[in-house]
Amino acid sequence: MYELFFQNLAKHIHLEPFEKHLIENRLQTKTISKNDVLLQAGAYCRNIYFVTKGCLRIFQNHPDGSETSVLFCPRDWWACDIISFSQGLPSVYSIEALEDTEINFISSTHLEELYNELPKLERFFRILFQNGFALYQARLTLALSSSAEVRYALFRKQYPTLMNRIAQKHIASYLGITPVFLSIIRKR
Amino acid sequence: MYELFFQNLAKHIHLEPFEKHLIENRLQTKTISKNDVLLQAGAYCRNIYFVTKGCLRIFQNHPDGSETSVLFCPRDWWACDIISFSQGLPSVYSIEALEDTEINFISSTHLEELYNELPKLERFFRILFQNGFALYQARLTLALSSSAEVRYALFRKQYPTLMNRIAQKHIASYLGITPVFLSIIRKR
DNA sequence: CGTCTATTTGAATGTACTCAAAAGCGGTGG
DNA sequence: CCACCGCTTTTGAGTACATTCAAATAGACG
Repeated sequence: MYELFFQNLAKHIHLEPFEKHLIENRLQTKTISKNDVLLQAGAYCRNIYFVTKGCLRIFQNHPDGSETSVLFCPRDWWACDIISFSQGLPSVYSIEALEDTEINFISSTHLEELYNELPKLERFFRILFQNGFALYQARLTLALSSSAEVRYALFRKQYPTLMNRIAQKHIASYLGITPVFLSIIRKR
Repeated sequence: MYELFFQNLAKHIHLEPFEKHLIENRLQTKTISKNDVLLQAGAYCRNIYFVTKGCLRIFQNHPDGSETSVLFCPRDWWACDIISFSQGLPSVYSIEALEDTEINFISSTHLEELYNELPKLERFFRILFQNGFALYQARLTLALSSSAEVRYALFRKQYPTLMNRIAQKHIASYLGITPVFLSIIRKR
């Protein structure tokens, strides 16, 4: 039970059996079907999710009806609206399942307890956010400095697996372009 | 000594005098003149910097000679190339002073020691990176979904102080547009 | 098989860029 | 203190990148 989850933690911290137990007691599991909405923008994001199967999409809705896909979260990735989760504010982003998906999750109150009982977890999430920080920084400079064509080529190279699993309209919204223009790029 | 630095830490953690002392022993100070380069892309970023006066700019050079400004770091902000700092790789970003600037800094080896002696610091940086993560996420969705005009208007609103201190060409490179186009936007 | 949604295609438009030249501004030296 | 030099900002014309709108085609699902 929870093997993948603890493998993920093991990337940055070592846990004794009793420590794993402490975490396990706060851990929950959920299955969500394709197209189901896990978090609706405006709601409170009370849990942080870890994907064990399938794929989630974190996205933002814009007033004009368009969307931006912030992140795709396949197996072994984490997902949440971090501002809502950590500051108790309404979420800006929505999260939905692109496939039938299985997740583990911890509530924010349980995580706060765990931070106190197990300071190692601060280390784990410090490194997780540090890496996420660097990832978004790189994506930001890419978005600000490169054409859609370059960004698409890089996406293909970096996430070849996702290419075949994710609808083009979602890839387009991840790249910050329209599905129509993505289709034009692909023809080249 | 180091008041602003410890005020910054106090935003997220409480420190006893002896704990401050442990940190102080690892802390260094430096003054850099306007236009001086603090970190050159390709070098190793061995320190994490905290600005007490002046303003730093973190930026990336592109093959065509253009630049992207990733972040402006005035008083009370942190600066470093986090991948280089945490993983010991050559840095992708450069850091320079936009004004005569004073900084406090800790080396990566000293910070590792401090993480072990003072697990609270893991918490501090966990929250710092968590916030930075959220900040870049928001900037990314803005860059992907909004026109340069909207982004410029928002920059003015969010950082009115920086507006009057930072050259337009740097603001343009922060917004991901050319100085020429920024000038056109401003005329409207 | 039919319906609904996603993708492709084409034409017209808008946003942002390049190149080039002029104007403005700041610092330095005479 | 002024004149000059170098760099930044502005302005204009022409171009490239990406969008909108509309219609046709292709795919997915019941």
